[in-house]
Amino acid sequence: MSKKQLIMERALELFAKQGFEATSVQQITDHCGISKGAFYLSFKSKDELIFSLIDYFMTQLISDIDYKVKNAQNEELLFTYFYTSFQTFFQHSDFAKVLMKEQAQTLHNKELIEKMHLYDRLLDKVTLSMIERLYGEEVNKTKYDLVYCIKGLMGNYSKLMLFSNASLDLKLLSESLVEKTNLLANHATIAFISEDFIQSMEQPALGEVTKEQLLEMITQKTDELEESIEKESLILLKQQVLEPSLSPAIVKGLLENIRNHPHCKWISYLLRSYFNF
Amino acid sequence: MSKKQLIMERALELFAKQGFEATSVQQITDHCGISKGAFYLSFKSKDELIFSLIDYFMTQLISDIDYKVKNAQNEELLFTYFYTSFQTFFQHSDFAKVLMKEQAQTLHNKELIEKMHLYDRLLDKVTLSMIERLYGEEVNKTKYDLVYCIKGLMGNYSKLMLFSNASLDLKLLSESLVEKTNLLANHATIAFISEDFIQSMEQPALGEVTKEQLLEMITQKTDELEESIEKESLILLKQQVLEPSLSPAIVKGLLENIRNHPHCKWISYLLRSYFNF
DNA sequence: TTGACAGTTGACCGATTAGTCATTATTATA
DNA sequence: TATAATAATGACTAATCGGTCAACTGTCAA
Repeated sequence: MSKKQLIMERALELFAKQGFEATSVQQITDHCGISKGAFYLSFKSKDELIFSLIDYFMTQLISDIDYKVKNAQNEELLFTYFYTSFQTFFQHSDFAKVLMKEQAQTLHNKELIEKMHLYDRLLDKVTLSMIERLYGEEVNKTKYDLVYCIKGLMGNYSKLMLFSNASLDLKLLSESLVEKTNLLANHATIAFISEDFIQSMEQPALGEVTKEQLLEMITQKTDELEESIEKESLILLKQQVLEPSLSPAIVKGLLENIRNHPHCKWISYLLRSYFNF
Repeated sequence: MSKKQLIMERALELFAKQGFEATSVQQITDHCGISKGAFYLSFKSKDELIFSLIDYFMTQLISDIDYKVKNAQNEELLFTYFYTSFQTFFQHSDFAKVLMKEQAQTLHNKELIEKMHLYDRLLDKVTLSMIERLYGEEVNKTKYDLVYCIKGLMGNYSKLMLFSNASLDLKLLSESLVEKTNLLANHATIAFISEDFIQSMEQPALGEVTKEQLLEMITQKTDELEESIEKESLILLKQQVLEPSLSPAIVKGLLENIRNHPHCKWISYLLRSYFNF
């Protein structure tokens, strides 16, 4: 394990307990068994550490949920959405706790708050596309409102379960939320959040990347990886972005190859969007 | 305005913008136009200030909602609940922002976290009693779950509106939530939160006070008040607690007298519970 | 005019923080 | 083994924090 990963893992444990601001670099290095100077060899500041943590987990979270949602049958779609979300959340419960604690306006780095908002909106986008697919035109007037209801319900249940040490039946919780979502989608008529409301809030462009940024990211990740199937797949995918020559089946297979590598989830997500899978 | 009130008002503005931990005493005193020493003449620590703020606003918030809910007709009950909650919330939006930011585990004072939990549970209690009154035995299995759904929905909409500067139609929002609550109450069958779950979480006693504590609080408040109808009412109510002699109508009238005084809302709430109004 | 007094001030204190860098330890190379 | 290159250390700095207290100000009765 690289020193960077060690620091990230151990720091996350402290952040989950005490919060980001309340945890000093000294505490982190003590908890890692390294010196303070060594910390600054891996991260150029404490802020860069929390940046890395949020990027690392949020990209995994979003791409995981997006993949599961895109590849689920309609009958199991809602359940899959909730179950995957909660599962991923509790799999990385330390990170989830940090996210809850520092949610919205506790952190004072402007850039970081913007990043969080961006990820937040990306998650909304996944939820919205699921709703549109499930209920179609019928919920055109209420779908944005529905997204916020789902978010509110999930957030509250997550908070409850993360900070109480109760044993958790994720299956029951997911089933319960499936029922509620169906009720609200099929019978609610009064929407508070409209499309106008959404548009009046978001000015900056959504998390889209240009072809050039995508290529650059692939190059960077390729350099980081050891020789492996994942690395070879990435190289082939890069060529495919530069000049398409492979069949869709091959491209899909290559994407599948890198999907479960923790460091490739985000690129996998971006490439799936790029190739329309 | 007393110096204490000045500090509380001005500090709240800063806390809403920056959060409690991120605001220094120096900033507060600068913003008040007083010296650092003067701050410590009114509050013996920075913690005591946030304590006072939370007590001052939470007691008002809870007693307001409780009163409105207890005195509303069944047909308008849900709407009144939501509308009053949101109205009170946005009337004191600076405090609401502080509450959102520091919710749960950001603050590091153990006593303060306990206090917040207590107020949280008191609000749950108000919500639960409303649900029981509205839907009766029919929701016995799902009522605790319903409380958490309502809380999640309200919390999410509140967050959205407090931190976006959008114009707000509280009537529409309340109507929308009335519809949703009715849908969930009348048709949801799968409850995730059960009575057992609740009981397994709360060990300490709920915010009940003994007769002695109640009398002491009344005495203290009486001393603080100027000569007024409110003060006279309080004195009479104290006697009524010591040895009941007045008719229910008179007691209710006396309670009404003090209900809207900012410093008496909490005592009014406690007395209403004590006298079963 | 004096002196007692309540109210107010801001320089100061000890503790803690993120971040630096000269020094030392370890490893790789020749 | 000797030398160069790299990795790791922890004492140090400058800044900020909550909280204290000797000194100062203005008021009013004597």
